[in-house]
Amino acid sequence: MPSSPANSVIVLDFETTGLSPNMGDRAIEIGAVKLIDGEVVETFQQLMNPGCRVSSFIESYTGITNNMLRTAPSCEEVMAQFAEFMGNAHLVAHNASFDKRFLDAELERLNIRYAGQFACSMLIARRLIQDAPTHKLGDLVRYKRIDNDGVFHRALADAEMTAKLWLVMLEELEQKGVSNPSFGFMQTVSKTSKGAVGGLLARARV
DNA sequence: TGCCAGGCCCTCTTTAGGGCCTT
Repeated sequence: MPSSPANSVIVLDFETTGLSPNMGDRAIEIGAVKLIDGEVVETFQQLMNPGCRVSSFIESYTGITNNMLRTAPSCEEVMAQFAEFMGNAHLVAHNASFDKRFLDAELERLNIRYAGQFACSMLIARRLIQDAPTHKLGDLVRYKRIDNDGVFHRALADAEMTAKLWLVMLEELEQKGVSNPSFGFMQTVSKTSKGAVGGLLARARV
């Protein structure tokens, strides 16, 4: 797996057949944007065939139909391509624990490991944007008046909105005096993230 | 048969419970 520059961040989003890979759910689409120094330099989007039919709820929720997936490449093929795209960059997602579970599950099938750390835009937003009505991605985008094309629940569109939200929050933190916040947020999504993020925001005096 | 996730975080907490957020 290729290495990535230290200032490289990949914001990603999965559409899936359900909520839990442990319950047999699979990814059906991945979208990602690569940020270098806060600029989008590359994007990745691909439908993938999970090898099973998706429910009518998922078809309605995402707009991704069984017919669309019928001719899509397999999850294994797409995830191998994405691993090359991802390299060892740090990763960001909205409610990252969800996307990390699917990323880990799909890469494990390929015996691929990655070295980047995972950060969660939702956890940061809950602390930094406390007056937002909710911390759903769409609501935060509207609340912060971030440009969007009105497409939700598709992987690349959601990844692009998450990236914009991420940059807005970094800018707010810089204005609050955090000298180099982008890598301060690169904490893994794990039981240790509570203290790490809390400590960062304590320094940011939010 | 019926049900099915998991982690964070707040509070009426910590020997727990429930809302939020993701698909």
